[in-house]
Amino acid sequence: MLSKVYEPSPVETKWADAWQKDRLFISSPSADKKPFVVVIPPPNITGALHMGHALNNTLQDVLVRYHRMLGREAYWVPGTDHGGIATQNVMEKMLKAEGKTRHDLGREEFLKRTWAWYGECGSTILGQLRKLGCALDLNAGNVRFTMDDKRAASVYESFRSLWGKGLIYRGERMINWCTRCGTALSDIEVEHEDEKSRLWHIRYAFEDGSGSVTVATTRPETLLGDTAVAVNPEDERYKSMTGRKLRLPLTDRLILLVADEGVEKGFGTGAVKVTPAHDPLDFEIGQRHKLEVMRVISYEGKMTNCPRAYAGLSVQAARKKIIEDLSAAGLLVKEEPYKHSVNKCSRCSQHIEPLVSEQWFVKMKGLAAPAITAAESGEVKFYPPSWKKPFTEWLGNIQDWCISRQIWWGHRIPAWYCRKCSGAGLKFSDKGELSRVSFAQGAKPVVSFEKPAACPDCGGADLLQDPDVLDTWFSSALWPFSVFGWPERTEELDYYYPTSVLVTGYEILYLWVARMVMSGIEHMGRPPFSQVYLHGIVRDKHGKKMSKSLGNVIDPLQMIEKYGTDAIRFSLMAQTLGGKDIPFSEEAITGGRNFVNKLYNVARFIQMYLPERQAPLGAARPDELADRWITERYAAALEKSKAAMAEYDLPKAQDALYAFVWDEFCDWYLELAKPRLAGPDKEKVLGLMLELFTGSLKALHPFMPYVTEELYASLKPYLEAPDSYLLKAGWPEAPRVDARAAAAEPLMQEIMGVITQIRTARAQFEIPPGKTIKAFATSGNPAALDRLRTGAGYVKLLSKVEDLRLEAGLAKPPRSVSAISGPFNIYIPMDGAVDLEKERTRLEKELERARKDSAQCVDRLQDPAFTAHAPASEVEKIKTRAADTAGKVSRLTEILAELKTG
RNA sequence: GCGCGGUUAGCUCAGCGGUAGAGCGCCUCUCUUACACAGAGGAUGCCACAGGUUCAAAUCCUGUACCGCGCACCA
Repeated sequence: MLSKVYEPSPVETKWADAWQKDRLFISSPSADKKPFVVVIPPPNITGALHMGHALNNTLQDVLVRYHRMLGREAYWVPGTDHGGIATQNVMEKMLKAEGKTRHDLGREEFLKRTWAWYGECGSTILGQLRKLGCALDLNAGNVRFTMDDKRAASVYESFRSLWGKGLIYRGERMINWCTRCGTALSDIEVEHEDEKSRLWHIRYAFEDGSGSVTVATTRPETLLGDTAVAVNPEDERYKSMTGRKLRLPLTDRLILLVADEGVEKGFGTGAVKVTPAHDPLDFEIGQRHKLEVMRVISYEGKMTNCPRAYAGLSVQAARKKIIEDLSAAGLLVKEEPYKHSVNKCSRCSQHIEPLVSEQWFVKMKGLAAPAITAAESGEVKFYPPSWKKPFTEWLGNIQDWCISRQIWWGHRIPAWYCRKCSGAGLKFSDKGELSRVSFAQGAKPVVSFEKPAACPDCGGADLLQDPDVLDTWFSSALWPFSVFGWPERTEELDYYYPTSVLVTGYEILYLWVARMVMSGIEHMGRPPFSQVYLHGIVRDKHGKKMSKSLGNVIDPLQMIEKYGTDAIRFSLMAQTLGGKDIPFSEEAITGGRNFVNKLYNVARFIQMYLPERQAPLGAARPDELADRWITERYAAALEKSKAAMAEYDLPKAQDALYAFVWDEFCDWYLELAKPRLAGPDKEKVLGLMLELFTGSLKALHPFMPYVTEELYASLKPYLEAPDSYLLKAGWPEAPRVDARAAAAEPLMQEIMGVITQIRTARAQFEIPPGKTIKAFATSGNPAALDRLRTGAGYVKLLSKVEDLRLEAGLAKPPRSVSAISGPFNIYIPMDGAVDLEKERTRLEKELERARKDSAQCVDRLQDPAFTAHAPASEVEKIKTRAADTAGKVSRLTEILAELKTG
């Protein structure tokens, strides 16, 4: 006999091994089958998987397993992402623990170490995906990495092609610079956060001493790089002053007062200091007025190119000192508290410095246009559909994409510079690389994967590669086709592209999804997928983001250890509603665990009755009311589940099956079937149970792969032609429901109602659960009594009635408790005295409810507007209800009257 | 500032035009040979507020309030 409680761990290990060993998840192009393809959002190799990964991969696994069971050639393509800055930061942290920086190691050694880390961390992640039950073939030849040779070839081809079309360029532009990561970032890698700060009002005096202009700023330190002050051209206060020169405080420079439309009259003092090198708006103003771009903040975040007193100070220190100095000089007019949004690095939370720098960019407008069309035409569909608008709007406002990163871990930019031709523009570090700081300013790049043999201009052979690497999202953008070997025209690429659905969190809609759509259209001629399924972020139970610093992180692997994979998957899925964020807590997992245990116990129950001799059960099926009813319920559940899957409503699909198994199959059918398992119908009833239960296991398999596989396997000996694995079985077809089976549903409803009423009365009058009782049921409706007669056995069984009298015109016996269920009056004779007070209160409450109901129906029927406008079926429904409730009222009144006299 | 979403039982959320639902939690009874990770029964809601449309509104429309999230160069 199996233990009473399911133990997931050993079962999961067993099946995970078997699935991989038998290559259950491998796919190959197959001419006669329609593919269903999902490429995994490759996890970064930054550490262990978190709850978000568990959710993301569970959703994909459900879709992949489901479609495979529907007969599609389903392929879920596994892989990991090198993760650019994120991974480099992890490596740097580990180095820091050794008291080193990456510069101590040098580029080559650092990369060597990072590759070694990939070896370790990559396989840890794959192992975790395996634990999660993912239908990913993880054998060596099948797993992709964004930096392996094939993907490197894809990256190069994309770069080469875009460069050839003039869509990639090098230019000096305003970029976001993270001084901690030491690299440029794209606009979407910057997060905005409100921060309390101050607004400083600073006086700039005119050169000739005749008055001054006061500017308001949140960044006094950038004053050192001011090359103008700007006012709105319509601003009467300043109209007469524009064109005059101002003395820049704390320096000996003179700057111009210019008029520019970008300045708001109403804000601050109406005058703004212009620092073209360190503020995006100022940069634009600078361009319009041909102002000098003066860089005063270095890539390290220190003041530079400025008076000696400030040179070398950090931005923060410089701010403090400048305020002091301005104050001492009497130039600080006032200082007020001010809340504004600051830019932070999404990878390390450091303040971002906007600064002008020479970088590589992709021109986006032309690439975005067809992607917008694809979304608008429905060629790419979103689930939930509300994401379409943000998607197209973001693409509509898109800016050029800065793709160069001044880090080491990533795809090296495939551009080379001739030392001779580039002349003084090139600076070299002692290791023979281009210096990090010079960025080969002004140099002319030659795009090539390998080092070119000779400079195309001078023929010289002294070429050096650009030191920068590409934004990690550059390779991610190619993922849906690079995984199939693009640019090589492989059979896989032909068969699997475009993929079917992309499943990911909404937080990377722009970072990743939008870019995949654009590059798919650009390089492959069509979008990389037709559906995008966006899910929310897994948060803690209070809706807070899980983070190590808050200490509210739930580790999926620990939870798996404790509750089992299926329980985690089930609970996560149950809460994935409408793409919204998911509040998750350990308590929430118990629901899943309990259901897993329920399934396990159904199997135990069935096994108890299975014959010793392991042989398939016969094909004969029982045909009682309950049998027809449960078959109909099963069919309905499968239909509902399937319909929900078609709408990507995975939680609803899961819930339909859950509700069937628990509330109908277990709570009613198994209970009704128990005595029959000791009777002549035994084998037939077992046959039906086995059929419906194994069918449910199949239907649930995409959601809870382990327990279903295990239980199915345990029942195999009794099945005719079982499948080797559930994944190879078809997703169950709903059995045909004929008229008799359809009629069983309302009939059972009526009978179940009677049972519930008797149970309620028993509970309220504290009749011990084990005690059998007598009960009477009567009705003015003979047809109803006939119906109830067909279910008399069920009533007796489930409400523990040994003697059930079912007759028309039965009078209420003395010392009995009454109940009403539909057309039936039910009387339960009590052994001793009845607590009349309790009984009266109970019935009066019931009566009141019925009266209210009845009155409501009558009112509506008397309203001519209702009968005239409402559809006939609705009027009919109310009429029936009116009759039912009226009957109930009169019967209750009668019983109550009798109670008083009795 | 603009946009999007939310506001329903103590908690997390379904329902999106015809008499308010689930899971968890809570209360009572039961360790009845599948399951106490269970069974049976029970309590709990001016469906944020104000208008409107409709025979009928939690559900549609318009506003208001609060909460969350995006986007944005207001120094």
